[in-house]
Amino acid sequence: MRRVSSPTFSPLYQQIKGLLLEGLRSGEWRPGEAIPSEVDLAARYRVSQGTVRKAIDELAAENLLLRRQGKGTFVATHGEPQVRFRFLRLAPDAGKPVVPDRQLLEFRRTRAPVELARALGLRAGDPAVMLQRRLVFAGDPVVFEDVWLPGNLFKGLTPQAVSEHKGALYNLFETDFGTRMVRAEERVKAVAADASAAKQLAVEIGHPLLQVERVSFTYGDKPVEWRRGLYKTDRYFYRSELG
Amino acid sequence: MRRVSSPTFSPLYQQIKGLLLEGLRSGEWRPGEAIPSEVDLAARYRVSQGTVRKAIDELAAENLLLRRQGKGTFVATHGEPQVRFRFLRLAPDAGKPVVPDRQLLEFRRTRAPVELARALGLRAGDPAVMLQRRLVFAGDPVVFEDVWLPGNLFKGLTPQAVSEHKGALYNLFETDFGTRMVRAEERVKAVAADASAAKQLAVEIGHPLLQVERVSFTYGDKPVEWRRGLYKTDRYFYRSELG
DNA sequence: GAGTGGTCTAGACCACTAG
DNA sequence: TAGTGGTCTAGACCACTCC
Repeated sequence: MRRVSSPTFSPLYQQIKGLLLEGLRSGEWRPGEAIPSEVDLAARYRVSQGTVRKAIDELAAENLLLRRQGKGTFVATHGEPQVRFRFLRLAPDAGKPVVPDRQLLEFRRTRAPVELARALGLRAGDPAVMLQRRLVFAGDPVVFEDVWLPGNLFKGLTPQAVSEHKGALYNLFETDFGTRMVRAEERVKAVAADASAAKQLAVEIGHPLLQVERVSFTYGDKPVEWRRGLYKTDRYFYRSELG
Repeated sequence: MRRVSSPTFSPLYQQIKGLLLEGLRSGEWRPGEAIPSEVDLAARYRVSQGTVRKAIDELAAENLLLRRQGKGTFVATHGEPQVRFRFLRLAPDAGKPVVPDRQLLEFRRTRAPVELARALGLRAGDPAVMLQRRLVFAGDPVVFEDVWLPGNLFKGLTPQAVSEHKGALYNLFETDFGTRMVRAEERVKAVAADASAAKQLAVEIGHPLLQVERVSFTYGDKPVEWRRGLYKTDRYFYRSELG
């Protein structure tokens, strides 16, 4: 590995980072698995261990890799409980967070509406999967949401698989479809419950609800999921950290 | 600087980081100013430049310091525009973000209610400052909020200073009172507008609004501000990034 | 040209894990 | 005991800013 001295200067460790990212994207190392040790990677790419280290440091800071002293460096996964609360930002006003009961209400293979196509970089009319579900926390229905996915990336996805799966959807996506959600952007508004939301969340029509729209991204900032959720925030709140 | 080999092992660079933090907290280096160069700090603390570097790296990652190649390392400040949007998470549905017009509606020196005292680690009845304001974006009233501060930390704060100040409140706090807000936690809910909110935000009573409660922290995770805001999200949304 | 942060290397040693 | 990541050092050189 030799650096190119050039006007568009890119540090060696950034190039190594790119190679590691490519390995993650291509599935060379799968979620939960260990990547090669720092010395191995240094030998493979013909750079010093310190340079590999800096590349891994950045990927670990972005939560793509997980370092464990004495054991190795692992591909991050949605299996670990602490990751879950990075993506489900709902917490109870009082008491400890509970794992919700997930109810699948609808599952449909269809074609992408224009709005979805634009959000995910598809063409309008491309195959899409829509699923609608409800999250019930300790008997209390709190979330009612639609999830949209590109049909081509989730060919074998069935309502049975979703219903029977224990754990987060993202866990299913990464283990069965090789698509790992890395980060997401949400747009939050306050809206009034319409008839169907009111029914599903056991509130009156017009009741204030949190509307959360999410676009999720996989490696390389590629958008691969769109959601719209309605949250009943009477006894729960949406956590946000500013820094 | 010599490391203590001990059961409670703390790396050298963490100790350096602590010393730098103490310098920030004490005001030895003020917001916007440059801290000493890496070689100077290395000499002062009798460690290698690499060790100082790692300490600074972490502080820069936490947005406490700002590195500028060729110039130096600077204490972060709320003066820079990009920082502003880290704390004001409201963005318009369409068009570019605009700087709001800030209207001070009320300013009161009073005593801390129990709820505030608990949030900020005060005693109930301690001096407190309450101010109420409205943010108007391009003629549209969007935010109506109460801000509570510990009275002792903001002794010289006057309604005139707040009204006349151009820029974010946090800018005023750090320049005039030496208190820099470093991070914050927000709890977001959907609520129905009451009479006063409806009047201030030009909506009907019962209109869905975003309720945003914030606790802000200064160096050392010390809570020093509490806010409750009501946001009209008809044409604006609350940004959140999950990673 | 001098001074700053940024990159890269090579090597020594430490802390942690597992067989 | 061997292998992993984590720390620390010393030194060379690069990129950027300012005078």
